[in-house]
Amino acid sequence: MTNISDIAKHAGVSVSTVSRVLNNYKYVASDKREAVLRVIEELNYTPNKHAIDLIRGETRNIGVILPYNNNTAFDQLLNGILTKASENDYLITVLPSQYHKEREIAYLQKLKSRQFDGIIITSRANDWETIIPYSDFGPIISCEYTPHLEIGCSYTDRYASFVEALQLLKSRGHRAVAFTTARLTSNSTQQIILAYQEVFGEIPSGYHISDCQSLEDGYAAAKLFLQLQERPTAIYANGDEVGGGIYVYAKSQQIKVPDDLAIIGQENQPAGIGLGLSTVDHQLTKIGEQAFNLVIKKSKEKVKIPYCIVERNSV
Amino acid sequence: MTNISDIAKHAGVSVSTVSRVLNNYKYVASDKREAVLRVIEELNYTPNKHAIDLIRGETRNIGVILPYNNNTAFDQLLNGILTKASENDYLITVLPSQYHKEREIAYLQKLKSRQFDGIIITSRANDWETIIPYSDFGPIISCEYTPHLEIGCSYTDRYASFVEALQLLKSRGHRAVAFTTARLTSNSTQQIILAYQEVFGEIPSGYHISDCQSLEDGYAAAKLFLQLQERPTAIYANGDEVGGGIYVYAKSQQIKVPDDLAIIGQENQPAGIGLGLSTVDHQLTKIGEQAFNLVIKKSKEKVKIPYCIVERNSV
DNA sequence: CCTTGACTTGAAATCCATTTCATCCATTAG
DNA sequence: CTAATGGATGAAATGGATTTCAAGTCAAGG
Repeated sequence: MTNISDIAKHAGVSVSTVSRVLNNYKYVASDKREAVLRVIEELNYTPNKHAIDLIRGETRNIGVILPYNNNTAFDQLLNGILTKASENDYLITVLPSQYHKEREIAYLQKLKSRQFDGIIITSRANDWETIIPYSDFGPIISCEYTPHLEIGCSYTDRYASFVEALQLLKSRGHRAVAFTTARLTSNSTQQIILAYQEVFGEIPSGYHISDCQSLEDGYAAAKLFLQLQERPTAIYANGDEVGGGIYVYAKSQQIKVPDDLAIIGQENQPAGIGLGLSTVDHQLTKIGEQAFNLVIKKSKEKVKIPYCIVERNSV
Repeated sequence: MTNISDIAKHAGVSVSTVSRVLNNYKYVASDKREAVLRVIEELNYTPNKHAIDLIRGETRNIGVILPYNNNTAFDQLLNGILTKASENDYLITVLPSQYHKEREIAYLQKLKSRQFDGIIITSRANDWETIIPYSDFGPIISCEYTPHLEIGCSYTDRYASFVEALQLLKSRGHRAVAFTTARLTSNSTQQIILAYQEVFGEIPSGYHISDCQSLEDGYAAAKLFLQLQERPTAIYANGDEVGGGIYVYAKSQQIKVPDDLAIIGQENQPAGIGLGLSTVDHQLTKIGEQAFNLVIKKSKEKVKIPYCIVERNSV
């Protein structure tokens, strides 16, 4: 590969001058500038990014840790991040963790090795205590609320959204409300459990099914819910694909939505739109956009994004 | 930041020895190895990735050019790529182009600047003649068939799939078949036009609507199709979200699917599953996986992935 | 005519790790 | 006892840029 000193030789100048041309310095005689430009053209030269990164100590590349690469909710976050990254001339590297602690750490290590200028954590397996030390090596931004932590975040008030959605169901007369969640240990799951207890008191046995992600999971969950002695009259799903699965199962059993069964989904995803599923939109795209803004500002701010409830025909 | 020579000094050895320890060379006295390891631990040292990349000339990072970062089809491709990348200890950087020619070129330029070890093009705006010269600087793999080109690809036979799907509609008695596509200039659009002509002859005016991506686009397209004098009895949609939109519009007009209107979608996406939409699955995930395999093999092979038609209740 | 400041330019230091080469020591085989 | 071999180690070159520093030219101002 041709490098900067090849250019210098061919153009009859020093590497410093070539570098000046490359970086648009003023104070380069125009004849030399043109000579350099001509040689660059002739030899089809492009500066080596590694060398530049090494000396500059930055990459304009942000890593995004996300548990699954085929989950609509995380795609929404990612989309927001990508949009802002494009606007700001940054690149985004996706770091799928599958919630493996070691993998997550391996990715954070890459911040330390200067491979990324910053990292956005959309969801995590490790404790914050484990993660925080890595923020010495670059900004780490969370998409989950991080009170009392030296970590910036872009989040929505899930607890409040859950309370509001559950209140909505309650106000429509529902007393037997079941719900699905993703991982038991996730922040979001913790929040909805608290919100549920706040609104309806104890969770009846069988009214909470965790580890739901796909339409199929929703279908299976609905089957279980509707076999219960005390059949729920409403279900809060942790995503519109899961909600869609519940909807499809209900239809297959001639159960009328919303009359016999109300369903409310989450995140306003394509899978729900066609079905007319009501949904709690946590504005994941906006959360992603803000997360990106924070990471390049190396900010430790905590930015709250408003959620909104989209009513369609399933409640 | 502490670097390799700091480690060397503190451990009382040369940088070569530290490097040997770092890279697990044999032939390092065990006392020195331990001393080095101890100092690394103490000073919390991590090698600088830029320096390593510079000297090694590779990054284990693959760039993936995709037009939209919020399009389910491209997400499916990306998922396949990410899965294989994780398995092989590679990182994936997503490069959204919005089909801007200059952006696409800017990304290819990054291959030349050694920022990526290879690039996967899921879809493109530029001509191949413009793209091919960049393959001098690293492997470029296409997710579209590239006959006669020095570019490896992982693809499915879209022409055949379109013919088969249209034949299926024909065999069910449909003679008035409309269809939606994405960009007019895309390879896929070219193929379906040819396939349509093969199966049904000339395309009746108004029977082809392009630039469809979302459920909303499908909804709007359906409205137009169903206002035509010669109303189509079947619609082939270029994706299940578009198909879902068509479905929803049909329902809203009390048009029965599939009796009054058959709908067939594409790519077997979540949006279609709940609706029971029949679909042509081009196995985008598998195409992505193969594309990754090819890129790290620096292969120019052309790998064909079989498609399959998934019949549900909309045809 | 001298000083000052605006331009121009190149040598060399710097960023940080890998790798080649040369050297040295200690065995072991012949 | 010598030659060959296997281990162990460091100096220096290498990868490819940026940037500081010093020095030189030239024209304008006093």
